[in-house]
Amino acid sequence: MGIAERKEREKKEMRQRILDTAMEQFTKDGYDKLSLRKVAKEMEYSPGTLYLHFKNKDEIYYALHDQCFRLLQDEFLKHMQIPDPLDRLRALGRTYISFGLNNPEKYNLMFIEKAPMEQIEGQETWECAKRTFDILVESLQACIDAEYFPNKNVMQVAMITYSAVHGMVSLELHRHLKMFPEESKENLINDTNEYLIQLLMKS
Amino acid sequence: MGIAERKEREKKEMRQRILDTAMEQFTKDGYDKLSLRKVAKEMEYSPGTLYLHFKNKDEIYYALHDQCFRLLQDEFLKHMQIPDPLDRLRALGRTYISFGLNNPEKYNLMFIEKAPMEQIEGQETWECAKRTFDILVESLQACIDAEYFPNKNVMQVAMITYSAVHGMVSLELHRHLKMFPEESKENLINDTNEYLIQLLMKS
DNA sequence: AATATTTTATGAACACTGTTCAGTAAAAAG
DNA sequence: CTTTTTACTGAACAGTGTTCATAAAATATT
Repeated sequence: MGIAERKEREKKEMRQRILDTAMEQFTKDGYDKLSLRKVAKEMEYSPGTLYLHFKNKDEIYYALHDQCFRLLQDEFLKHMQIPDPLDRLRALGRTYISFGLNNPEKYNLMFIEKAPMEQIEGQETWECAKRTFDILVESLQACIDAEYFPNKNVMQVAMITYSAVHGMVSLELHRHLKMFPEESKENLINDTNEYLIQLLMKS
Repeated sequence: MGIAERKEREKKEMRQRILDTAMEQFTKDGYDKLSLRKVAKEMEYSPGTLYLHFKNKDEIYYALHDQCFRLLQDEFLKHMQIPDPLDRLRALGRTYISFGLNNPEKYNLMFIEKAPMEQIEGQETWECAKRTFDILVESLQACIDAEYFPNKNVMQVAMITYSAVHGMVSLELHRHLKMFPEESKENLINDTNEYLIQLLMKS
């Protein structure tokens, strides 16, 4: 049955076109400025049409959220072949920091706004975030195995590194690092991350 | 001129009543659910009246933001008499973490949403946040002076502690710590904070 | 005390928003 | 060429923040 296939394909394409249009608007104007009516107008569709493909706005947010995680993950995977686990960890850190500072709205949607999360509260369908986190854990475990880090509790190390880097990025994105005079906040954050790695190596 | 005084007092009271009503709604229903029309209706005023006291919604957000910082600051000051600087630092950490987890909407407004910050971008009137930060820096400096911490760069130590604790709290508030199985996330966060302090003491 | 002036509050109007749903046009099936 | 299924529309609803001419209340002046 070729028609059903084509229809399904067209439906997927439509879904993706909606997401692309939404992502563009959202990346430009910000999280709360995203308007479904504007998305529909931009696509030359009626507002109601979007609801044939998504239950509501939050479901669109969740789909965007998912796509953003894939972007970050792809950047992560580029560095997975670095042999030395410590260098790999450093590359992951730099990538994460640079991604966050250069894609403020995407980062906001992924790690800060809670709308997409609450939508999914029931199901455990936040796999995307977990996969990204797992990449960090694997690299940290490799550092432990290579005896860079004396602390063998990988989750404890993961908690502190993940929180510190996310904390720095999100503070900067919301202009809460003004007490630090440095002109390049990206350098400040990278340096602090390196400092944390040094701490983890020494004890 | 007693009348002018009274009028000014009444205006301040009105302003405060608006903020109190807004704070109540906002704490209950969340950041983006705060509706000026509902605030006005609750106070039995017309919507337009609010605009005689505030330029717009963001100015109300900023005023609330300011009041929230005062609350946190008051809690901080309770611990300033603890003689040992390390114990003082620990108390500050516990207070911050507990405040964040128990006042999610307030914390959100203070450290996460950016609307109130952008409103004030021009002026340097984000004093409230800076004062709170300064309390942390002072305690950290005291720890350095008491030779608890070998690292003499207080801003570096401040950056890492502030970011880590903020990172943990904000991740938990937005349900992004699900990969950690612990049932009490508050304990997890406090333990990780203590772990960070241990790291800072050893090198 | 009566009038003029200033301050304060109103509520309709505007331009938006997400969401729903009866009705219609297009496509596929019979 | 009909019938049925699918895709889409656009008006309607209930909200939102914000503005502004108008009205009421409070104060100042005569």
